[in-house]
Amino acid sequence: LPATPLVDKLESIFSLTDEERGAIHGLPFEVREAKPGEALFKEGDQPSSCGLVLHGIVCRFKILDEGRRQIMMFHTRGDIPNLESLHIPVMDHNVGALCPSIIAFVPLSVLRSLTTEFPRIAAAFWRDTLIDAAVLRTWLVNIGCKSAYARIAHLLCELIVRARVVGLGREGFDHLPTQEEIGDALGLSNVHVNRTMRQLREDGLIVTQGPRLTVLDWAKLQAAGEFDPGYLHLEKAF
Amino acid sequence: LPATPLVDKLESIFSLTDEERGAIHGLPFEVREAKPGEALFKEGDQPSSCGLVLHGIVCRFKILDEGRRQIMMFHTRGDIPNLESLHIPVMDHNVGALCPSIIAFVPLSVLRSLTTEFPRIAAAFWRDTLIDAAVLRTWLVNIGCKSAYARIAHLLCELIVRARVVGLGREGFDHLPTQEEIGDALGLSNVHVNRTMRQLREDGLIVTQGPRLTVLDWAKLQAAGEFDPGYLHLEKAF
DNA sequence: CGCTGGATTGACACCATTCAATGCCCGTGG
DNA sequence: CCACGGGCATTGAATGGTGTCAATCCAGCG
Repeated sequence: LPATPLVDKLESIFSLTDEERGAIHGLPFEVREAKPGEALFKEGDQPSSCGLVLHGIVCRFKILDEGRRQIMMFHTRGDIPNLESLHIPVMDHNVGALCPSIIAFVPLSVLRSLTTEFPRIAAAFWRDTLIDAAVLRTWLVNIGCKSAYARIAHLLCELIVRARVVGLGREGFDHLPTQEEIGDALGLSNVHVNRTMRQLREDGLIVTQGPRLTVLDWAKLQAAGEFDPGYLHLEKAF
Repeated sequence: LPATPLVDKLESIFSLTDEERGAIHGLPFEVREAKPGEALFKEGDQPSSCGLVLHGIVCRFKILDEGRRQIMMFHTRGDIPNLESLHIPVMDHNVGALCPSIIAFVPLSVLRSLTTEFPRIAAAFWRDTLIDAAVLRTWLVNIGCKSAYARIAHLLCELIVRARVVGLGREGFDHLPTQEEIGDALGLSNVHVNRTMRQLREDGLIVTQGPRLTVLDWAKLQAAGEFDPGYLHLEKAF
């Protein structure tokens, strides 16, 4: 069933009643595949649906006049990148796939009736957007105050913890964004990302093999990034 | 009545019914004055109330190990900085006053019943937190991709537009944060903020007299900061 | 009147960017 | 099967935007 990742995510916060679970599984999904680089929503769009990520990696980003790109968040299985469209009609940024991904689209109207009929689901959605904001604040601290070394370490920590939460690997990550994408997320040049990741490898914190990342020393990586998972507001420890 | 700024803010989005307006004005506020630098909520706190800014300027920030501070948002009249506490029990950042400010505190429990009883108010609150997130994304772009000159121009534009919205001045701003605070918000040193603001003055974009800011050339300032007010999702143009 | 916090300015160091070239892996087509 | 091409990773050298340190200035205020 397409809605399973969403149900899993909600169940990680509170137990759904049979009625709630049934309502979610009954949502009319239109499942689509997205190619790398493909845009799901563009700045200025007035979406008529929300996209639920079933597989792959999707990100939100803006493009500036001079062509510079800022990635503002990565989304994986179970996330609804444009959930905000429920209350904000026009997109102020872009949403795109980074690798081949599968997305399930649900009409806004249907999602709206779901939230009015099931207040606990509405609350969970609201909470989810609040956690997105908490992540944004943390990214702001990351970019605003930390060295390249710490920024990258922090991002890697976040990616790994969030992958753990949805059950994709424990001490690693299989879909590491490219170094250029990491740079665009952290306000660094791809060149400097490369140099700094080499440093992380030489220091024995991580190993990389293409898009596969393995953490060798979690404690050191966490310390290097001043990573405290509190901002993710997880129910269980990961 | 203490709730007036909140009612004004909501009325700028949609028309309140008499019942809704009455319910808001009937909220049990505890009004308190906050001195500059005073903390309203601290990281790790589990607030039992939300703070509504009646007067002054309040900001959210985090402090890193090495003592560096990142300011993540400025709040003025009508804002509820920790509205997220409705659904996220523990604070992941600090909230503090920058200048002498007046805050009205409302118990979380009361605010929760207000939202369950009046779904349109709940929706407006949710929407408000979503706009906060949009502002955060814009700050991320600002810090991640732009020069010091553009960053400062952008921040000044935002401060002025938001001041206009709540009816505090049109082409200026009376409570400009200190250069150190601006630096902490933009990921710049106070020294460099100073140099860059001098440049803005020499270019004829702004004038400053202490905490008073006057814009001389709005078009140029907006262009310099690549400022597009769309992300504020205002109902009317400002 | 001296104190204090903020604004201002100069000199110097450095982290990160830019530009450019090279290497590597892999899918595609001849 | 091999040659080619494209995307990504890697590396070097030179430039420059910002940070750091430190001194000075200024206005408000007790």
